[in-house]
Amino acid sequence: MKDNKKQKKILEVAEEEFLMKGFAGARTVEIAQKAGVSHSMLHYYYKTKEQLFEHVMGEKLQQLKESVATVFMIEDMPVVEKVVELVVRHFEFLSENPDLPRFIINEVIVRPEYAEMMKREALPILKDAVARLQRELDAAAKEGEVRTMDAATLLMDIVSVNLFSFIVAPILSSVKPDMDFQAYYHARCQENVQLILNRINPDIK
Amino acid sequence: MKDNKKQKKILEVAEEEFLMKGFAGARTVEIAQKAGVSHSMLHYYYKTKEQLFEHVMGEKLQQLKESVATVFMIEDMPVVEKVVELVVRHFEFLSENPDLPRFIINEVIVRPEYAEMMKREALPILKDAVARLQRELDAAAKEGEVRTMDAATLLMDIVSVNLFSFIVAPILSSVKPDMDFQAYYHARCQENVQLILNRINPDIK
DNA sequence: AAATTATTTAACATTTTTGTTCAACAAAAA
DNA sequence: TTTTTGTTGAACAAAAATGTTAAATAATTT
Repeated sequence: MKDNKKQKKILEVAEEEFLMKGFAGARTVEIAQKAGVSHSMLHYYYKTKEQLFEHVMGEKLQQLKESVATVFMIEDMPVVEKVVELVVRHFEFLSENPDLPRFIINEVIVRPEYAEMMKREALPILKDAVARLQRELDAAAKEGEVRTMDAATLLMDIVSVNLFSFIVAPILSSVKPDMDFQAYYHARCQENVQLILNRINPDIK
Repeated sequence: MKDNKKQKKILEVAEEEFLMKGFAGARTVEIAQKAGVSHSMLHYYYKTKEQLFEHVMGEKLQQLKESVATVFMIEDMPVVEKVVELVVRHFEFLSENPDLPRFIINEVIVRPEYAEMMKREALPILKDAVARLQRELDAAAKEGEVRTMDAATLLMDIVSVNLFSFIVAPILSSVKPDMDFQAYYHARCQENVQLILNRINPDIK
């Protein structure tokens, strides 16, 4: 039939609901209703809530895995520029998936199966990327282009400042309901780049 | 009677459960059981789950409010040292309340009543503190001690790097189950101080 | 056209969770 | 000592959420 439009719609809405409310907070009837299908249809495609959740989670983990690969796939360029590119790409990824981090932290980490899955699939890619970055940083440090520093720590700093920009967004918007998010995100991304540049080489700019 | 030991215990366990699992995920029977009291006892003291939640939330918001005040109550000292002190105090507060941020972000922000409460009670204190910090930063910038910078942005950076150190902790521990948290936190706090110092004055150290 | 698949409705069954009640008893306060 | 307050257990009621079924119909495939 017409390539399972309804099934996809269910998954799509389930994604939104699970991301916003978590497994415990999401309601299957609400998902069905928002997807514009009957309650029974939901169970027709996905036997249980748990199963529906697994599909959503599968997609999200896949997405996360790919994002790690994509964010790090940067053409050959000087390490300083590369780091800037890294910050910007990561920021952009978060712009497109603003509540993914919260979801991952709330749901994946407490569930051993998924924690295990992440460890198996995303971690090796990440470790590899970190090792390469470390080599480039070391080389650049020898030339005096950057200060000596730990690639893993640098990455944590990048993720940390970028993530936070999105995590506080709901707080800010509840404080200033009329705020301009476009402008906010633009400014934050620049700020974050500055902060990281500062971090790898205090003399830049 | 013996100063409501059981009632306190219920609240204490409820706090843990709500913080870990959120309102939707926590179970009243489990709370009662973990508190070592009967199911009926829980409802004897707190009519409904909602009401129990409100008590927990009340305490947490109070705590958060106080922490803002405490963290900023720093004796007169040069602004650079003051900022370092700020980072360390904030980090320490988080050490003692590692899953408070997640709770606040997950539960408070989506509930308009609490968002409103925070806005009313914590925000003025914060705004005041930011304004004072800004004045000190400006004065120091005139003397060339620090670079010109926005106090609100600086605070966001501080909160961001500190918070992240705690938010990723569960990820790290699921990756490395035998990791030494004491050492990790110690290192992160130092890193964060360095990062912020760098930020306010790239020439320091 | 027949068979299969998608879909709805609406009722119903099941399970989970929350909340109530009541009788009995223990502990503390009056 | 009487009264009040705290506490339990066990059963039960009510509500909320999940999951099932069957009959009917629409759409699609064979």
